[in-house]
Amino acid sequence: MLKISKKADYALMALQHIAVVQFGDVTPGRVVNTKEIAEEYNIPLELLAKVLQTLAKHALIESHNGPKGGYLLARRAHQITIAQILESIEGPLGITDCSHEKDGELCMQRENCHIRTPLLKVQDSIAQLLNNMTLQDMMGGTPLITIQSPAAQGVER
Amino acid sequence: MLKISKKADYALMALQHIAVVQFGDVTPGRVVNTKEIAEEYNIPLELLAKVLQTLAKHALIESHNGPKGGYLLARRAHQITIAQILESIEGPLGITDCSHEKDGELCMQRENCHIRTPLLKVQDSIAQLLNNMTLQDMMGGTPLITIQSPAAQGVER
DNA sequence: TCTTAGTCCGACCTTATTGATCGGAGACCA
DNA sequence: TGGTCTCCGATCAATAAGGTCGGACTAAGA
Repeated sequence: MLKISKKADYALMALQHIAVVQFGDVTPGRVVNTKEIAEEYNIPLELLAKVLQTLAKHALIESHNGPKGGYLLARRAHQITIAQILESIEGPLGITDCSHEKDGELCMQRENCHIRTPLLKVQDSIAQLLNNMTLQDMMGGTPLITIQSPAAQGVER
Repeated sequence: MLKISKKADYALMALQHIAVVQFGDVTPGRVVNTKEIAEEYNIPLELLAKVLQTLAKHALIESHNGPKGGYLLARRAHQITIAQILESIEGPLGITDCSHEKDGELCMQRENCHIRTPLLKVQDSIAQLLNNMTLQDMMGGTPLITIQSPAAQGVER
């Protein structure tokens, strides 16, 4: 349960790779193309292309066309959160269907639903978790963060 | 992203309802059947039946057949965690495909994968979150728990 | 004891989401 | 200016979720 899609998985791998290449010590500033990543991690080329294209559209990376082209991180690694990456690929975080319900479309269960509030607390905790973790952390950074469990914030009676 | 299935949603509603009926002040000990829950929360009857049946198989509730039959919580509310409920319906918690990989079947990306370890830390945090929250909390309990962010535990370099 | 109504149980079908693929448009370098 | 390399958008197949149907069991009531 709560599994993230393969596309999101690929996105994380790709960004981690780009970050290391671009900000690492070996070849700083180098542009990296789709093919290189696909071969390195055994990812279907065309699918990865689509993932990177989505990330570019969400302004997490910059695309450079033509020969010697490829992708570059749009920001520094510590400014890109895991939450941003996942949301680019899979849409906004939502444990339940009614997480971002507009005023018009409310679910049939809403009226008597007693689990919405506690679940939203859980969701907030996970969001906090993903927002406090960045690409930098995946490169070896060691930030120190502490978050609160939703139960500690008080649950609706 | 990270959305739980509707079946899992229904399971939470149903168990919350059963818990309130069974351990509440109004009709303590009463058996509750599928139809009652389905009507109360506008859930498709047959689908809910299947969900309850799964929960019974995992020994979270007891089924009583025949007229005046229905379901009863197998344990007290504070002994049933949200994690147990979700796992009964959706299978074990796993952010990625390689979360519970057997020794035989490892993914193609495993060799060069640098995101597995950090992701497993995130997964552990979520697991901790869900394991520390019980049905009791959904009835109005207010336990105080604190958990640690995965980043704080140190991420692989 | 037999009947009958109410309940749970298991297999099946339909729909939606994800995973993967193909051909085309644009940009850079020689 | 031609050719090649790259990104881009639309399309198709596989998988899982959502929902439905009829059968088996139990226990109360005559």
